[in-house]
Amino acid sequence: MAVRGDGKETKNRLLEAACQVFSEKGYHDATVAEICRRAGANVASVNYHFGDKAHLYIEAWKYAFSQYPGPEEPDPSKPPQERLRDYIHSIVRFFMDQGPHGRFVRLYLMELLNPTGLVQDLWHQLVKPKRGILLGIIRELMGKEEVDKEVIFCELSVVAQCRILITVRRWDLEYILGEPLSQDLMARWADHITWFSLAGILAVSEGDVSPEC
Amino acid sequence: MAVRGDGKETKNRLLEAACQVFSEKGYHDATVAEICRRAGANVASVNYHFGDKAHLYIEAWKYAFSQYPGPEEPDPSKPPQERLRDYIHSIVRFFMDQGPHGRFVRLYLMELLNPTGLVQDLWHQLVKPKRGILLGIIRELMGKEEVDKEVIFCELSVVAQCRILITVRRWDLEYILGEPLSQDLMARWADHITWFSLAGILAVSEGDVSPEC
Amino acid sequence: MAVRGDGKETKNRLLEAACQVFSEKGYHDATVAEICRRAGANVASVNYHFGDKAHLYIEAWKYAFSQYPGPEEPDPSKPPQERLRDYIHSIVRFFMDQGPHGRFVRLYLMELLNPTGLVQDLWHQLVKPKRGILLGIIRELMGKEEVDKEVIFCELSVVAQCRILITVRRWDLEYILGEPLSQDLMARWADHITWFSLAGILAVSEGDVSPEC
Amino acid sequence: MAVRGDGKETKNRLLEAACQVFSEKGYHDATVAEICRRAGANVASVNYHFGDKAHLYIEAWKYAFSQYPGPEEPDPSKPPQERLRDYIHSIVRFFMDQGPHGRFVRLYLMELLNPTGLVQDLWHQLVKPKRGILLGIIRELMGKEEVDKEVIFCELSVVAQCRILITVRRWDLEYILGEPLSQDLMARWADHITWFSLAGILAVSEGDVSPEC
DNA sequence: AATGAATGAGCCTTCATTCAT
DNA sequence: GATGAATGAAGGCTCATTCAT
Repeated sequence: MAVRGDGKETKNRLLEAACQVFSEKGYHDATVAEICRRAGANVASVNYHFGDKAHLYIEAWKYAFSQYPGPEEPDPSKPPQERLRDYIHSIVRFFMDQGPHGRFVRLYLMELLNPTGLVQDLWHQLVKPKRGILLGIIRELMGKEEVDKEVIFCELSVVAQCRILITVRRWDLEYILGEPLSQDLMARWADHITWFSLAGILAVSEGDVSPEC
Repeated sequence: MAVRGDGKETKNRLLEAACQVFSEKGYHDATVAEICRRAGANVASVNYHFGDKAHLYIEAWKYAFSQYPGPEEPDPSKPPQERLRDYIHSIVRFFMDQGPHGRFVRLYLMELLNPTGLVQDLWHQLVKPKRGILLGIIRELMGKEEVDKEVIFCELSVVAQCRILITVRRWDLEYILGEPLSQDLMARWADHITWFSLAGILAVSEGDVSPEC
Repeated sequence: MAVRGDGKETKNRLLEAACQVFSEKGYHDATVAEICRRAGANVASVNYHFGDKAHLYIEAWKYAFSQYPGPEEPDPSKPPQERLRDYIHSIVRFFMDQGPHGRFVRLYLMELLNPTGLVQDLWHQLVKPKRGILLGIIRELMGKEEVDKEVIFCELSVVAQCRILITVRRWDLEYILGEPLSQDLMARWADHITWFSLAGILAVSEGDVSPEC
Repeated sequence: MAVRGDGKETKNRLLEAACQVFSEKGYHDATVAEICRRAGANVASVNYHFGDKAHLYIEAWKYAFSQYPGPEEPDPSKPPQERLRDYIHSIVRFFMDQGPHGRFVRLYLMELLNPTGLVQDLWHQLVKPKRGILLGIIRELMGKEEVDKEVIFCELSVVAQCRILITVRRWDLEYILGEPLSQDLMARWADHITWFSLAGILAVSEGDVSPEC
């Protein structure tokens, strides 16, 4: 039983619980009752602190986002190849983080899978700058001044490889790979994506060469 | 009320409607009532014919699967580059198919996004043979006798690029690309993935070359 | 316990109960639970039969209205004085009817007091023709061809006297009058309103004579 | 948080806010939360200062009543016709008053429409003396020594006409009359009621004359 | 004196399921 | 073989009230 007068305590417990439950079940399947139960609070406390379920969801995002350190910017002094490598490793770690900072990641993934449209603003706040970084690296690698469709296709190819974690269930992934998802395996995977993508980007930027040749 | 045809009819109409609704809304958001309404049947008919919602879902999968022609096998006489190209185009079309055979595809996609775990068996029945095809092509391209981790990594890279359609919402995708998802755009995309991947596979198979060089 | 398979029975019981509860407590204070309890039905039955509380309310109105015989049209061959008398008696009975046909009246009164705006259409269907009758009588009494403000003021004076039943609580009314609201008392009251109003209408139609004279 | 003045202040602000909200929404639809919000006070303050919602309502009535100047007594030296006119105008103004003293009026009207039964005592305190005034005027006009049923019927006829404002929604009233409820219109209305009622009272007091003649 | 926090009872609604025909 | 009717469990939300400071 939560003791009255906790002040911010209950609100925070609700946010923590909301992150958990929303990331486990998605917005729709998550129930206010379960969140409150996990937080040791009354069902009405969600209404008191957040107004309704939707706003609790938004606040849970903000809460998780505020505590998320974010991916490190690649060092601009490095050559683009290395910056791509750093970037990919960062993303892969981003998707795999099970530690205390993974709270946000899991929410992010669930929103990706079951979009609610409630957090568009935060979403763009997060995604936009990251896009810029990757697009810059690719442009540099391709020797292009502008972002054209080829650049975007390459961006999608890179991002898609990093995001495969989402569209394959963890269990299936381990089954396919034949070993548990260790830190080391992830690092090797990130390396693979880097090499694979560098070659792909280079090939595409050289253009006009049909794959058959 | 409405005089419907013979018995089989209702059951089939329920299956058709179930495919539609489940693929549009996912298992949880789909309601038995809506399925029955679309099938022109009584709400009780689901329980009568299928026992419960879960079994209706499984039967809908089987029904859709049984009518799904499956992706065409690439012509084994072609060189692996061309077979990869055919395969990728086939997959991209697979994900975009809005035609009458798209019934199964949409169910498949929705299960991918919102896994229910109810159709694991069918899932593996479907995925395994297709995996074999792609793995074969990649092995051939890499000149490998066996399926080792490098081959699997390449498979994941290829599949991931094809599946990006799922992890990006259609609206976002059109926003990113700057044009609607036409047949032509999809074909160009498939070409891009082919070129990009061929280069990637080749680079990885040549091994030991670090990306920095 | 209501037996399953009642068919229309339950729906009718719900309508009856809804008329009762809505007329006793008004739309807002009436609860679906109580209506269902009185009807011996499950709370969900309202949703099943009517969709929601608002539609139950509307259907209850229609139900009550459909069974309401309506005030008889005054015989046009009678002189206007008699027609006014008949009309007023009819209205007073209308407001006092506690019998089986009073269902509608009570709903009507409650809507008058606590407007929900859900039954505007029915409302106008009912009120408009009745207005026409009274306005015609008054015009004839005043010897006017058109409905001008004086006619409307007289209409309001007549209607207001009939409607006093609404703005005074029954208990207060009996306290004021010093006797219970019998049929006979109501008839005497209706007679009073008739005489009072005839004189008033006549006086006003003679115009320009200030009351002081 | 907000530094408010001394203790008395909050209680008074609550009373003011309660008058507003109760008169706008009626007892049931008014919420403690809104009253407190408008008063800039905590939700708990109602229970702290008044015990519960019902007692706040009663106190709000007393508060509004205590500040209500009440309708002016008609000058006893005037003839009864003029006193009736003054009285009717006073009542009509009473019901239309939107000024600072309207606080009580609006509470009164809402209680008339949605009786809570919580303020019976105050109600009678207010109504009784006013009744005496009108009854006196009518008695004098009719030349009667006592208050008999005919006098009461006439009283009801007069009061009813004044109260029509309540039983017709403002919007409907303006629709019926064809112009907005201006001060001038109200005055003309009051004049109409006066003339209409004087004639009615006179006719009734002359008795025995059936309306047909 | 006053309040922020928390609560519990109740409301309307949804929905998969079951009953009786 | 099929269905209209009915149900119960659960969900989100509101609101007057109470607790602890």
